Amino acid sequence: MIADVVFDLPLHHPFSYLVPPGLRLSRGQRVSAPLHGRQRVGLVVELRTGDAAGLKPIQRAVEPVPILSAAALALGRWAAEESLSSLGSTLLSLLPPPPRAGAAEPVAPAAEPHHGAASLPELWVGSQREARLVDVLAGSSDAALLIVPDRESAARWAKRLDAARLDSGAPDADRRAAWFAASRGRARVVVGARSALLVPLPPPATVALLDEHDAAHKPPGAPRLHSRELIIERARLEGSRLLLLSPTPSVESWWRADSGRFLRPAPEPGPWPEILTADTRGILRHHPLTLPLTRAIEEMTRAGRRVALIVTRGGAALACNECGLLLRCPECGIALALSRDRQTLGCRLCARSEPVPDTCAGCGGHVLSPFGWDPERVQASVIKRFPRLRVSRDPRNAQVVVGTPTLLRNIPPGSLGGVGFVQLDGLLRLPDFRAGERAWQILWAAAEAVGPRGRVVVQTLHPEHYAVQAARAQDRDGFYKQELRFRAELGYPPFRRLCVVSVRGRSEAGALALIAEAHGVVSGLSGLTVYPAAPLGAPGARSSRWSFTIKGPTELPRLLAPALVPFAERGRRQAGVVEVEMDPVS
DNA sequence: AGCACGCCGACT
DNA sequence: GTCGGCGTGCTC
Repeated sequence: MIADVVFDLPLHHPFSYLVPPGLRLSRGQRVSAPLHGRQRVGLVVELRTGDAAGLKPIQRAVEPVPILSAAALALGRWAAEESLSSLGSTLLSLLPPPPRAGAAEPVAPAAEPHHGAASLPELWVGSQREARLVDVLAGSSDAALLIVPDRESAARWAKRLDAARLDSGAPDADRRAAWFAASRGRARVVVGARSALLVPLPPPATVALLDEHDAAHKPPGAPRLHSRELIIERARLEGSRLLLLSPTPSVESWWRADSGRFLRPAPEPGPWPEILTADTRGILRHHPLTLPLTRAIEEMTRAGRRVALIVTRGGAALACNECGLLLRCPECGIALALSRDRQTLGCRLCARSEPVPDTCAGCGGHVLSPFGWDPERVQASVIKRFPRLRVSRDPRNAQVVVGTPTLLRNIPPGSLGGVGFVQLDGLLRLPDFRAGERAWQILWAAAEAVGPRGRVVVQTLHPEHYAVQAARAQDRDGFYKQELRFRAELGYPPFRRLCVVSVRGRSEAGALALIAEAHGVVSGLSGLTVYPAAPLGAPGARSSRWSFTIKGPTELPRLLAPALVPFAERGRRQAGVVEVEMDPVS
């Protein structure tokens, strides 16, 4: 008997081994086998008969039973193809860590799902979404899996649901125990981050994704796929009920609901806080607080409530300080990024580059600046203005807390009296087609964090921006309608898909040659838009990192794979490393 | 002669 | 990704 085994390698083919007599193996089982002179852990993806001459034997099974079901293997294969990644690196990043050699543990075989009746995924956006999730899971005897974006959420939700944890924040032995307990139906509800997405569950199962819109569901590295996409495919294949939770869904998910592929129960509009805008034109250069924000701090702290000041670094893009006009790429619609040497403006998508203009094309103003505040400067200014308040960057024990948008993550609703955005334009100026979506999500998170009795103050040059207007009016439909129109006009997701090919070279010349070769490999394919390559980081400064973007239809990975996968696999000589990122989030 | 380094293929 | 083979060229 021959076993085909995949390893955590950037190689798209399995390795064949002799199954020694007496060792009983199944597909989906982890094994230790010799590779490159040492024993490494891999996963059996195929068992077959044939001529085993010359093959090395598998050393041992890591567990006595498969860790993945046949359905989970198929799902992993889909995920690898969808992300243009190797099956091995995808599957092995979706498993709990192996036990120490010799450690005997009671384990049960992976549950094999029946193909149930497919029901549509449900997108839950209302303010009671999390309470309802708790009710649904508590009121059912079915197995359930909750995927959360980070370890902190995993800890909180494991407690709230009295569930076992599969994420890397739990001790290895506990993770493993939870995995096999879930597989045999002993742990009914399990919580984890993305590494839990393949855990086999006895049918019928309910699967849920918390904070569906969160970019933390697609961090760098394997599996190079958003947890949302993987869990949607999982639910479809096994016929599980799928709940996607977010107050501000991704534009992709909203679009799927619009087109009837998701159910989206209409939320009842509830009480909503006051969202004020304060025009910062010419005001913010020396002091970070406008009058409305100063008042909010005074009133809220007097009432014993905390205020958060959200600061985003100015950084990348230029806008006119007089009229607020943002310099955008005329083709791509995203903010042009200021180069490190401040001489040129460049588009991160199409690589267009142009000199920094002297005057504003809108009003003729002469001050075009990226100006922004950092948390340290804001903190110092606020302390000066309010010497008797406790102003800190640490949320514990502060009356005024200064921080970045992450401050609004994982914060209980209504726990703040006020949120002030020192300069929302920092978010709107991100050189990314998702800038508007990010601003929208953060504004909404601020409104939920202050609750109906709180106040949000938005300092901006763009009070008319549709993300601001829609957040103020609690108008989800309004925001997504505008955003989808923009995405459709300029050809962004969900209407087109993007792929970024990047190169890390050892030398400048090597990187340049490699990116040119990669560009040539995909330029011949029809139906795609292949943008020119551009250096990453400071131009001229011995760039050894280059990248280019490809835009294409839904089947983009399948179009790219035949040419790009063999190239990326072999195109990693001394010249450098080729990376392919489908559906980049930033 | 002996060894350090780096290129490059191979890993079953 | 990681390892080792082997060629080149340098040093003790």
